[in-house]
Amino acid sequence: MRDIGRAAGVDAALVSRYFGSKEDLFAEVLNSCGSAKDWFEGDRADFGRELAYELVYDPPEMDECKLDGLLIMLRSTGSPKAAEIIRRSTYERFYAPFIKWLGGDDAEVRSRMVLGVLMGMALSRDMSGGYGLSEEDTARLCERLAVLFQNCIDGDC
Amino acid sequence: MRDIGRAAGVDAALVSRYFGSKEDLFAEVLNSCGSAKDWFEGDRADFGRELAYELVYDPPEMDECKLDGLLIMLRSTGSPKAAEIIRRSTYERFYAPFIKWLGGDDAEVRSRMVLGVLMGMALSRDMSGGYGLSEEDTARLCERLAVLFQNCIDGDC
DNA sequence: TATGTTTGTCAACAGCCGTTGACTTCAAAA
DNA sequence: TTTTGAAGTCAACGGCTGTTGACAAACATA
Repeated sequence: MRDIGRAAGVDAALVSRYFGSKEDLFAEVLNSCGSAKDWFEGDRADFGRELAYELVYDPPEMDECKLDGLLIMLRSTGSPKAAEIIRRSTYERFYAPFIKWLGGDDAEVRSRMVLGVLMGMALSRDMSGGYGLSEEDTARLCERLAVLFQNCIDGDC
Repeated sequence: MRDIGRAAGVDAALVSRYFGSKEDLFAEVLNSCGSAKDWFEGDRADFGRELAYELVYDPPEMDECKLDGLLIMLRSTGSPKAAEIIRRSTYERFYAPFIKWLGGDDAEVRSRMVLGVLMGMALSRDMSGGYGLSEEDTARLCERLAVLFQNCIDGDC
């Protein structure tokens, strides 16, 4: 809380006053982060390529917090108190709309796979600060992820 | 520390005495967890299927802590202090042996993808306590993950 | 001008944290 | 039997945590 206050140029007490408890703030941050909606706007045939591009090339600081919401959640699954908030938020803001968008009787499996891969790669990138690959390898990674994501949503992994 | 002591039926002070600082203990736990070695023993053609099977069907409590080591690390990447320990440990015990086993000039890309997917799916499973899928969907998930992993290491994602 | 509300600071609280040093118990070696 | 060293407990420390209540300044409204 004191760190958050300092980052906002404000006393920590004010943060408590505005957001109630620390957990309330946590939930509010989660809900204010971008959701999966943006991914469903373009053409379905371009889904894999667009997602891969965003994952590989979008620098984290330019990222409009779409993936950040996921990362915050991922890293907090160790705390039992936060786990329930996270489970609900993840489902409502990522799985549910994704399943609906995908359609079909195996939509749950496919959404599970796409989001699993997405989380893993985002975390992997975040852990080592970028991918630490050569320019050539980075391009290859993006290309293959595009195919992988597209295969996932098309159901022929 | 007090929780750890209680779980061991021992005073917290003894934990400090034995392992030094809390971070020393953290590092020691990391190193005592299973590494990626076990995955490289079987036939390479079965790699995808075996990994998928372990990921989907091995109940967490029976898991010989192979994936647990990864999960511990994943969840702790938020702490800057732990981040460096984690980066080193992940690389030495997962990426490096994997890259060596894979071989080829794009081994880094392929290892990155396999481990990324692995982490994501393990975390996804862990977050919601199992996958919450029907028996039929679970089988489908396992099947597709097998193909996905195999494609990843074969380089034709 | 008087009044009430928002915006904010400050000090203090109770409680938890990792770690330490003094102390006890106990078994093995001399 | 004495001695030594390990195994373990206990209380306490300084520091950090989230939260609260009292208070001050600025500002809008009557």
